[in-house]
Amino acid sequence: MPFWLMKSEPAELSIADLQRLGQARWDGVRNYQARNFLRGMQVGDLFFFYHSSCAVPGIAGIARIERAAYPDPSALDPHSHYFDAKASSEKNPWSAVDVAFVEAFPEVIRLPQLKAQSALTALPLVHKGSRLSVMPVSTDEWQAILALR
DNA sequence: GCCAACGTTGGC
DNA sequence: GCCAACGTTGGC
Repeated sequence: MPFWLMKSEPAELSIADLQRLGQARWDGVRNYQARNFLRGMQVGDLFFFYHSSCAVPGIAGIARIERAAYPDPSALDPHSHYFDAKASSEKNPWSAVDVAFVEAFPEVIRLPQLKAQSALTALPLVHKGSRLSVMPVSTDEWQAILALR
C-alpha cells in the first residue's frame, strides 16, 4: 500500500480539525504534479499530515484516503477561495480526495528534525524551496518518520 | 515582512 | 519554443 505526505495550512484544516470532524474533503490542490499524485491514491492509503505556513511547520499526524480522486467541486464554486474560472462541470482539471483521521502525534515532528534525517534526503519536503504539496513517501521514509514520533 | 524558489503566463 | 515578468508558496 503506497504512502504519501500532504501539506495543509492548519488555519484551513489542522490534524485537530480532522480529528474532530472524523472525515474531510481534501480539495484546493492547484498544481499539476500534486494533482497527478492525488489521482494515484487508492482507498486505504495512509499519509502524513503536514502543517505548513504556521508557527511550527512539521508532521502532525496520520490520515487515510477514504475516497479516491474525483472532480474537485471547489473549482466550480465562485465563492470558493479555490475557484477556477477556466474549470467547468464538463471539463474540471482539478481533483479532490476524501480523507479520514487516523492518528495525531503527541508532538509535531518539526521540519528541522526531518531535515536532519539522512533517510529523508530524497523527500521533496526537505528540499529548500520545495513547494510540492502532495508527494509519495517510500516505505523506508515512512518507517524513518514513524520512528521520530 | 522578507525573500528564495518555483510554476505559470504571455509576448515575441 | 524561449524566456522575462509575475504571482504564489512557505520557511524564517
